[in-house]
Amino acid sequence: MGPLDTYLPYLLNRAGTRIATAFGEEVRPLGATLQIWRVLAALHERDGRRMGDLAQTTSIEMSTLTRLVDSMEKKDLVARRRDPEDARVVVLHAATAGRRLTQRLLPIAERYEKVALQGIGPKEAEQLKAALRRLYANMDGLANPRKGRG
Amino acid sequence: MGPLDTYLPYLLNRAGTRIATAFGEEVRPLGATLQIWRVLAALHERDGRRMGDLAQTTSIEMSTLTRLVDSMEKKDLVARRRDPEDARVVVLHAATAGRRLTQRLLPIAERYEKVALQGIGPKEAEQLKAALRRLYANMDGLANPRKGRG
DNA sequence: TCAAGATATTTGTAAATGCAAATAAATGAT
DNA sequence: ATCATTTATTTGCATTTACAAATATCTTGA
Repeated sequence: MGPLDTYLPYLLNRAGTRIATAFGEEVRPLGATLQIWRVLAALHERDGRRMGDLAQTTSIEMSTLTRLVDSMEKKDLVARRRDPEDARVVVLHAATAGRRLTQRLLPIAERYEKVALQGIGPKEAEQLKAALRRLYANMDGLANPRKGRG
Repeated sequence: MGPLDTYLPYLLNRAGTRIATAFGEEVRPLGATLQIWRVLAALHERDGRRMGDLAQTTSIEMSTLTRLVDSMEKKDLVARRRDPEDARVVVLHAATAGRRLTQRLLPIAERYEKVALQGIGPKEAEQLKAALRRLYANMDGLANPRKGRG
C-alpha cells in the first residue's frame, strides 16, 4: 500500500475540509459562514424555495438547516413564509440584509475559485468539476444517503 | 451567477463529505471509523510515528487525535510509547488488533476507490488526484492553517 | 365530517470537533 | 543547579451537527 495521500477519499475529504474551513474564516468578518453562504447562494439562484428543497441543494441536513434559518431570520438575512397553497410548507425568501450580504459574498466566492485553481488551467478545472459531480453521484447507491429510497 | 453546483468549493466539500460518510458507515461494522482508518493507514505506511507527525499526515487535529488514540489504545489497536531520546515525545505503534484491522480495511479502501471513480478512467483519475493535491497546497497561505508561520 | 396515513418542518439529545488553557519535559543561560 | 523558554501532548469547554422523536398540516376514503 502507498501512503495515505494516494487514496482518493482521503485527498478529497482533506481538500474539501480545508477549502471549507478557509472560506469560512474568510467570510466570518462579514458575519457569514459557509452554510449561510450556501443558503444565500441557493436563494440567489432562485428565491422562495421551500426548506426541503434548500436542504437538498445545499447539502445541509434539515434539522441543521432549521436552526440555521432561525439565526438568519434574526439577522434579517431571510424571511420564512408559509405557503398559502399548502400550510405544511415553509418557503424562504432573501431579505434586505441577505441580498446585501450576497452581493458582498459573490466576489469572495469567485476569488476563492481562482485561488483554489491556481496552476490548474481552465480545461482541467472543468474536468475536475465534472469528475466531482460524477463522483458524488457514484456514491448514491452506497450507504449513507437516507434519501432516494430508504 | 450560476447555480451552487458550479462552484468548486461547494462541489469539493459536498463530494468530500459524502465519500467520508459513506466510507465511515461501511467500516463501522468492523468497529472502525474514517479517522481510525487514517491513523492505521499512516502507521501501516510507517510505524512508530509521533503524535504531531500523525496529526499532520492524517489531517486530524491534535486534541481530537489524542482522544482518538485513547480509544484505540483501549481496543489494542495501537500502543503509545515514550521516545527514550526525548521524553516529551510520544510515538505510536500499531498493536496486534490494529494490524489485523488494517488488513481488513485495506481491501475496503481499494474498493471505495474503484466505486468512487466509476466511469472516470485511470488517466483522468490521476489528474483528479494531482489536482486535489495541488488545490490543497494552494490553500496553504489562506486563512485557517494555524500551521506554517503562525 | 372524521380517522388514517402521508408529507414537511421543528425540537430533544447525544456525539464529534476545534480552540485555548494546562501540563509535562527538554534545552539554554546564569 | 535553577529559572525561563520552547516543544509536545493532553484536558476543559463551547459549538456544531446529526439522528430520532414530536408536531403540524394535508389528503383520501368512509
